[in-house]
Amino acid sequence: MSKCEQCIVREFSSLKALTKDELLKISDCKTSHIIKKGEVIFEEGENVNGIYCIKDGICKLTKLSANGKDHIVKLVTKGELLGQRSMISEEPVNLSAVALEDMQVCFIPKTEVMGFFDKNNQFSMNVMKSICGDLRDADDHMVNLAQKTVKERLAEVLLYLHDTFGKNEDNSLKVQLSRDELASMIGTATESCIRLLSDFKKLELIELSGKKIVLKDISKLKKISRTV
Amino acid sequence: MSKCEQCIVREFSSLKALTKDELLKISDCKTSHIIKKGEVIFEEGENVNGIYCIKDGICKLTKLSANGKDHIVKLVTKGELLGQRSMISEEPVNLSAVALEDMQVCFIPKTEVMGFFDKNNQFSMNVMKSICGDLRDADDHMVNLAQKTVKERLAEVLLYLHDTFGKNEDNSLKVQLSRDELASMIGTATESCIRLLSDFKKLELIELSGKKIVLKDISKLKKISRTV
DNA sequence: ACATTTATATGACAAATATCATTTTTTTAA
DNA sequence: TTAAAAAAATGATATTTGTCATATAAATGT
Repeated sequence: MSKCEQCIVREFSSLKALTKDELLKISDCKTSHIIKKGEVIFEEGENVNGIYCIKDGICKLTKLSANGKDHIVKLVTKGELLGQRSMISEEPVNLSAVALEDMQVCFIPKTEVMGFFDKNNQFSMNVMKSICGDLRDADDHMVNLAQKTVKERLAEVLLYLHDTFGKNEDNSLKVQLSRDELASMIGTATESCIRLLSDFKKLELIELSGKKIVLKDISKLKKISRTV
Repeated sequence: MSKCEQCIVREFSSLKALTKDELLKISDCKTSHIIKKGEVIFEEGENVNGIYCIKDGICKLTKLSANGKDHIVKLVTKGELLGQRSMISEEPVNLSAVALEDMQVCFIPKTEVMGFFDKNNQFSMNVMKSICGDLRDADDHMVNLAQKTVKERLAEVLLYLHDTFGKNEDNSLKVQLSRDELASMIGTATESCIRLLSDFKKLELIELSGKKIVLKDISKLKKISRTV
């Protein structure tokens, strides 16, 4: 079992406030997991008795809507934690987590984490801040969904993927989502999403080859998204 | 200046975890304010150096969208706190707060509150839980905006207003929102909102007289909203 | 009490988006 | 490697929603 003390991604999460002693305690009780692309880490409604620390990979957090479609609420990547909200609320998780690529995650039991809350103020402050950041993002997201057109939202999501997760050597977006997944981030029908991608391609804003998407005219995309 | 110790609404917020001593300290440094209907408590982008505790009244939290329209993110009422998120994030507030009716609020400076975070674990846990609840609500809200029709969302908001804020003796909803405000909760054009209200009236699901709205057929509204 | 402003309501139409059907392309697995 | 399945793409069309114009009702200030 690998040592948390030597784990680099820890530095990017709330866990960075933990002392060496605390990290050793985690090392002892954590469990490491390999999650294959498409596999579920946890499902909406489940009781997850702890948090997951993402060592590598990206996953989507989805929520089932009344019409049976999944909506992607958020993408989470290495260095971030999963399940903090439901642990604190003492509720089942309200979102499902599904791997978008092969992942390495570590599970830390609730009992351990809750102990740190009491003893390590910096740690609980970090967790609070990260949840507060999520809340701000959620507010922004809400207003976008309420007020922007599908086209604007598609442009915005493409830019978000570009800025947050970067691109491969061939300039294509690193995170590869299916059209269906893209649509469910934007909150639209798959066909509408595909159509708009085709439009963007015709306007030479993007390039499409298979699942790969290359952003060709970022400033025009920004204009369309009204993100500036 | 009134004593926090004797204030009843405190019992409904995270502040209920505070000790008598802590409450006395707050009584000394807090400032009480009367806010008239329509007045602004704080505005998006402002630095609010503390939190507001709502003693009486209701306000809306709004966010300006890219097209210049306000979107109502949340309604907040007596017993609840305002400004916790931005205080913890150490950021300007991301939402504006505007009174929907005459309000009484108390302002507690940041320095004071932050002190409690360190010393009173139950208090910080309460704040965390309340923010976590907001985050869960925001997720739900997002998925609704993304996947439900305007009609469904209108029905849902009417039921929400009914269930959360209750009704007057004449059965009309206690919170009176303008059509414009209703539309900006739902995320639609004012005209669309008005039209759908007229439809609901024709279907005898609601009754309209001026700004007053009476829910006549709650179970049908529930079916429409797909809330069940 | 009346004029003026503001909010609500409705019609006509345009634009955006969803749905269903079908074809083409890509992926998967035997 | 090829057949079957899944995903992507596109057309045709229906539905939803927004916009603009205008009318009516309600609220406000003088």
